[in-house]
Amino acid sequence: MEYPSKLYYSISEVAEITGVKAHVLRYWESEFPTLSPKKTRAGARRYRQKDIQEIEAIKSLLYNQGFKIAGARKQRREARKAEADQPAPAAPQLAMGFDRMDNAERLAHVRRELQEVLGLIQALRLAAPAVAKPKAKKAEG
Amino acid sequence: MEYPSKLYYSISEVAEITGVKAHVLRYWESEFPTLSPKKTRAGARRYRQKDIQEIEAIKSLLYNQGFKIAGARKQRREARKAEADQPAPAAPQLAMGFDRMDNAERLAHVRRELQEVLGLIQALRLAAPAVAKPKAKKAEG
DNA sequence: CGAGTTCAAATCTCGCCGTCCCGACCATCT
DNA sequence: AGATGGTCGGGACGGCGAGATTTGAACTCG
Repeated sequence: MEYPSKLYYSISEVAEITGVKAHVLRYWESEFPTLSPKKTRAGARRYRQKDIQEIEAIKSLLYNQGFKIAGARKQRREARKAEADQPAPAAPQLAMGFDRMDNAERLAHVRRELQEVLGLIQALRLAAPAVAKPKAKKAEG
Repeated sequence: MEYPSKLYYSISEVAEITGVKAHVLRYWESEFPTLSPKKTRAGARRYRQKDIQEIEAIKSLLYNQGFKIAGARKQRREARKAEADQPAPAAPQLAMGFDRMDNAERLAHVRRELQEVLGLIQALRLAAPAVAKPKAKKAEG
């Protein structure tokens, strides 16, 4: 999903971007405490990218994974809590300082990370199987 | 949940044990391929403990976790498949032949794949965040 | 045989999840 | 100022998914 990058989006822009109709967005807002965009003084919603991600997450729970609203709400609540405990993992660390290592070290490093990542994927796939599979390109050259 | 241990249970016994009404059990049977008790020659259902566990699982998905039937069905299907593939995949492939590589090209290749994989995880986490995280074992060597 | 259990299938109910419609408010353009 | 167009909240409405009930026949067991 690609969309223009800016600070705030109106409800109709978000509807366009996410494919969720505006009135449904308002409805979800009444059902999901995790979705609460800022509002202008006049009351108009101002969505940020964070909110759009939240919407995508909810959408997936409801339409891909087949949760009812109550179940999806619970999932999101817990996901938020988990996020709070454990801030963004792995990715930033990954690049850091990489080109300063010597080759053997790099290899070992990458390898460890890859193992870890595979474990993560395992867990995710078990828990959330309804996902488009990436083509496994064989690195068997 | 405690109940008398025997080989077969009638539908009304199972209804009693699980707290799910008989007609609902029949209904679920029509919705969940993973639930299919044997039948007598006369057509009466004979449930085994395995079936009772399946029912409890479905019940939890529907009533505790808040799945819709379609979602719960998917979960069960996946759970069954996962059960079948006990032997952990992926990791073995990863190790295979890896220690024979040594050139920078390989390294770069792996690294690119890893990046890609991390993107995948990002996407997965957004879509399906309610997941028990694997303990990030910091292999700090 | 008669009481109880089970069956499949049809029909009914109810609540979830939106959907539609409304008058009002606000910002921008002419 | 008036017109246009997006947005607001709220209430009435509706489809359908998930079960509940009913019907009537077949089977089981004493």
